[in-house]
Amino acid sequence: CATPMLHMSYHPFLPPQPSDFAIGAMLGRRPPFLSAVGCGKPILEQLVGAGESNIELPSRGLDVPAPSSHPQPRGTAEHEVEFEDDPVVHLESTELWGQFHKIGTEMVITKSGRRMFPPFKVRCTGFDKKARYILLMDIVAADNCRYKFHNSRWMVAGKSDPEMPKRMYIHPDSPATGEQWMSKIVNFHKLKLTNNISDKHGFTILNSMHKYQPRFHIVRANDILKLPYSTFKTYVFPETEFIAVTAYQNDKITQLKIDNNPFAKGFRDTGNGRREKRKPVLQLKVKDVEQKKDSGSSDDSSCDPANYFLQVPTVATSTSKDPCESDTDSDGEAKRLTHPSEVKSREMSTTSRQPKEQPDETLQREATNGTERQTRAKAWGVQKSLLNVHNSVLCPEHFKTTLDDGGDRPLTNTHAHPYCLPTSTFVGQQIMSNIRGSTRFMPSQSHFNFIGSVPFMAAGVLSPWSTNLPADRERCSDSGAIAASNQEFMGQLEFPLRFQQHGPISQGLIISQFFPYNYMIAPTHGPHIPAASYRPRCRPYTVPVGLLDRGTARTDAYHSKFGVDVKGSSVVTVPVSVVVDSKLEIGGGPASPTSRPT
DNA sequence: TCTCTCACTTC
DNA sequence: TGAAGTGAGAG
Repeated sequence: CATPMLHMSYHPFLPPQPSDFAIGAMLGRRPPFLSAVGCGKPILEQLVGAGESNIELPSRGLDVPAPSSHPQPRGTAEHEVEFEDDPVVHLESTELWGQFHKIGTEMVITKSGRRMFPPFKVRCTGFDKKARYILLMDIVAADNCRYKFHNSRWMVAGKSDPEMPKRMYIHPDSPATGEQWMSKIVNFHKLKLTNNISDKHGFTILNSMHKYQPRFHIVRANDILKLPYSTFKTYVFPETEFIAVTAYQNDKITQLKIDNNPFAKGFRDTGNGRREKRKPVLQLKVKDVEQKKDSGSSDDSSCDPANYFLQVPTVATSTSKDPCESDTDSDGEAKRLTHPSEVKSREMSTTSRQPKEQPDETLQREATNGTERQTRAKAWGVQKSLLNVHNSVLCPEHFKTTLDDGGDRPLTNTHAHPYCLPTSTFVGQQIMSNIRGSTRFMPSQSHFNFIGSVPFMAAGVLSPWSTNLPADRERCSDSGAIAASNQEFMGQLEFPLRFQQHGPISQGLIISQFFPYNYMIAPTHGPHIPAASYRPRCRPYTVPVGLLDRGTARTDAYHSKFGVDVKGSSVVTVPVSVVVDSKLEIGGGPASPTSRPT
């Protein structure tokens, strides 16, 4: 495997430290695109600082050290859980990813959610066989630009729109032992992308015409509740970068998808030239569509965008069989995509397709153009600038990548780094002292049999950040509507959690106000699923900035290093959520396809 | 640029 | 059999 990767290790609560970063790559030939992206050297230079680390910085385009020689992170905080192993991650379907990356990968985002293609799949080695791990994936903005496809190439079209809520997808088999993870290909094909800011399914929300970078995280933990204080190891594969679109812009990408995605087989060449044009579709009248909308349930929320953070993503409690139930590579689709021979055998045929002619537009666009964007801007309002501060803390690095589209105007790509709330060690320890007093998260159950949001720490009792704990607690406990299953769950946790019945369905499980993610439970296929969803009334992720100022030395040092000044701001809001997919076993082994209820 | 339905596909 | 995943094409 010749997959390059940027490998980072850090604590989710603390800014990354020089010792947290290592760069590695699999042995073997370096794909051409690696040279183009520069192996992340600028990242290291900026994060580590020239001459401030013993980490050897690879030169641009040079082979990076083999996994066996990865500089290992040194623990700098006593509470950190250090890896005793040396996980190595291989990206699967690298050839396919490479083909897409050369052209400039586009991922369609829809209101109802679309899967990624190629699917993000990795193979892990180097785990401690007995230890348990949680594997996660998220997608972060690659830079702060908005793009447009102009003259058959992607060009910067202005500043990025307000950032969407960050959500992290937990692999549904998590937690599982190292042995189990290493025995299979870890497939994230069930992760869905959407542009619906009100999405309740837990899909990853992205901005159209923005560039994104998927990331893979390994956490050595036997309980998802331990995520907040666990060390993350993050792997970035630059070739998986893509631009989110609502409709394909580059016909080459369209064709590549048609040629490789089994679900798009119907659009493939029949053999005698291109597939015949479809008969025109009879569109429903607008009136009919509207009537349909009114009668059925909508994914849209009636929530005021300004209260966006109050929303808990939900998910349909569909008990239908998911053809892609297994997130391992056991399904046919994944197998096909895994075989390089088949991928190789498919030639991209683009000769019959001409690039769309794009109307000439001004390069720069206001970020607030259009109703939707205005709404988003409004929704994020105050948070925007603070988020930018946050991102600048975490993403000070820039390195350029050029999409080989023949263009003379390369894209500028900023690879985002993990969002790490600049919080103190104290927070994590307080969290844990409470969690440790609890019983198992979900004992003796192969699936979550509760669906709801858990305002983990939202009551504020654990929070050194919150200055209005009684008020927060009150807000979180005034619903009075607590499902029996959730009561049971709370009892097991012995944790100050409060639930509020919310709607018909839910996937939502908000965990932390301070840990920068929501946890969301995907639909379970097992029995005993309460047809209700819950959401906290607490406003998650609100962190008084004053606390940043009294953060740890690490935080201060980090701010100092990159010249980030968060003083003067009142609140830092970091909306991130985690999707826990179905058939998740907490405290048990990974759910296997055969073990799921039928 | 986005949303919707359609025909076609996989499983 | 039918749910769910595809891009096309119209609006």
